[in-house]
Amino acid sequence: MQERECGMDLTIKEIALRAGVSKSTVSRVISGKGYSSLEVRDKVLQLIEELQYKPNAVARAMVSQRTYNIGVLIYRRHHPIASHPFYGKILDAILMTAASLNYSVFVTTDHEMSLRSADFMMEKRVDGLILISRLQQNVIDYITNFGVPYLMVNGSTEVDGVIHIVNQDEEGGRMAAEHLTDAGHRRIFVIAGPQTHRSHNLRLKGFTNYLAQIGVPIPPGAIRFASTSTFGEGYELMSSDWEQFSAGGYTAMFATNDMIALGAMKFMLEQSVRIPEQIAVVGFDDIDFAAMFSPSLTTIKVDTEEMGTQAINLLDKLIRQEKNIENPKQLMPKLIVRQSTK
Amino acid sequence: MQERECGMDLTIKEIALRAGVSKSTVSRVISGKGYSSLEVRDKVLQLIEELQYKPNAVARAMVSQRTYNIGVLIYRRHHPIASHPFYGKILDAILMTAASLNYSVFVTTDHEMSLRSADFMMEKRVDGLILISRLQQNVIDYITNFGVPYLMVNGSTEVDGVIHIVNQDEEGGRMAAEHLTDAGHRRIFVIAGPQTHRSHNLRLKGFTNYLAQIGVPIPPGAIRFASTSTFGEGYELMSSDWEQFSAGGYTAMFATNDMIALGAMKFMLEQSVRIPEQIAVVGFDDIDFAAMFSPSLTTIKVDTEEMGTQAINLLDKLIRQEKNIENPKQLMPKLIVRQSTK
DNA sequence: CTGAAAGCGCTTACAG
DNA sequence: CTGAAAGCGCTTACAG
Repeated sequence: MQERECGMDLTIKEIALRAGVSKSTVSRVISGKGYSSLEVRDKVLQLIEELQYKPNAVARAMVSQRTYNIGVLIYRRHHPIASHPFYGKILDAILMTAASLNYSVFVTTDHEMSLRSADFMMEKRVDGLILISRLQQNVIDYITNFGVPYLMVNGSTEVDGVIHIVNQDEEGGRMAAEHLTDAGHRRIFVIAGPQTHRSHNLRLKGFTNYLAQIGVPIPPGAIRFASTSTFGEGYELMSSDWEQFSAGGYTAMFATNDMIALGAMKFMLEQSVRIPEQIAVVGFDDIDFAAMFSPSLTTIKVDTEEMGTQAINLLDKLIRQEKNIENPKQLMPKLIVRQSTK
Repeated sequence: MQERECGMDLTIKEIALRAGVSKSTVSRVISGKGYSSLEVRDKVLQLIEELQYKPNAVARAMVSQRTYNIGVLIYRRHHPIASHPFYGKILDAILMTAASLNYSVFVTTDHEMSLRSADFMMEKRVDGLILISRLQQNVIDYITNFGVPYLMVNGSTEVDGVIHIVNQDEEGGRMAAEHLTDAGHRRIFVIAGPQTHRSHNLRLKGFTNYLAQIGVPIPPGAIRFASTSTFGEGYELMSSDWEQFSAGGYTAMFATNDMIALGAMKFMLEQSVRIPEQIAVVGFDDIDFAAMFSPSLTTIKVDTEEMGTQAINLLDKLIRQEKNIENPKQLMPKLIVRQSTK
């Protein structure tokens, strides 16, 4: 003997019964499609409000073949991670924009090779997918095979015919080089993140190309490669290279992301190096931490918010099968000068 | 004239047709419930593999009245945020554990008062909900009203009868006080985050209680209250209080979270204060940034991973309506000694 | 061990 | 403007 059904168990049928109309009519009132008399509409709407009826999106999805759910896959090499200082920001923007377009979003993190998360999303029949960071070709192929709309954000490689939202990393690398050389630096140490990742590769390229262009030589041993793009790696690398670095006569350093830069800085500070007086430092990304560090880090800001926003807006167009979707313009980075270079 | 249907359009009906059996049989093979001859099973399984059939979770959810989806609502006062250094970690753990139990998770961020995200989750018929951080009573009431299982993680207030996963914040405050006083500090400056939030309130309480207990007086003006728990707030507060602080003869400082501590530290470092030599600092949370800062920050570590793991495991029990679910034990924090106090 | 039938809660033509 | 009917892709008793 139920007193009264609660919102979630209530169906359109019950509303129809109470309103004295058919299910079809209730459905029409809710969707706003098709006509209905004012009288009926008011009655139905009032009942819905009163009983706290919540339409069952699962049932709706089944018939409309549209879930209004999208999946975000964040692939990281080592630890699956949503709280990442860079990717987390993109995720935030995605979440906000998705909500404004009435999409709900499944967030999944996964190791590089696994297809499990992608599989889950397929079974859940997401309307579309956003792939972030490292991507394996097999994951791309797999998803493509199912015909679900998707796009990539800051992926590790370009894939033909796939919409890819990225920063103008080469230009950013150039900006960093310009900033340091304009300040008079001629001997610059560089720590470059994994060159298998598009962004680290292009950032380094833009940086070295500019130096070459203005005729600043790069001393042998001035470029060091990090195998991961982490704080710990930056710290370790600077530590193990310390003797060589000290003897190199460097006056500045550039790292292809903030985390590496910060790690290296921490080691230098522990060796009582004064930053920027003795060594000026420039990073890349502009994670929150860059502004908080002491000294704060000069960096090349990537517009992560715009990345996330564009990702959702474009995915929505793909889902709605809009014609003439143009490839997004690469985002323009921005130099942010802070204490580490002034 | 379709060449061949792709995985997502394929239905159980098509598989049944090709295998020469009924839909029921295919369903049974997939679910593993009910008997089926080896012969039939092999044939069906092979077809599924070959055609890359993916069961439609939407249809399954409709009949089983179970979506295997859960929702995570992260409420923040100012900016909705998934990438938060503390809450993001909890989210990561939730994502990992959820995957291991075959749940997919909707992540939503929302402003404090809005019910919109909760509404969405209701319509999507999530099996359960996890509420993180600030919570308004009206949101709790609203969700309770719908009878969906839910629990809270590090909520701003206790709510009767609601499972709440929290840290032993009072004990953590005590640990911080003990650590500082054991090192001989007697004049300690304190910046306390919003006292409307349970954790900041208890951390302060544990801290001051310990001082009182061992007979260390708290000078007037030694406790300052921050209106938000951010880096910027810590920095600003220290800045505006600088004169008073400098004249106070303090040798140490405690903040009720790392962000505030770090902000205050940055200002002090800019004033050439040597940490820890002149001022020792202790924070709370152990966000990643605490270990990276220079000097690294001594803090009271909250086991965010365990929080996320417990949250999912408990929610799963609630969903499965297990009997005798016991309230989780409050998590024990841990003192992490770093450069800022040694 | 297997199949036919009903039903999950909606939407969408199609009549009226 | 409104209702009856079919159907979305599954699962679950119920017969056989």
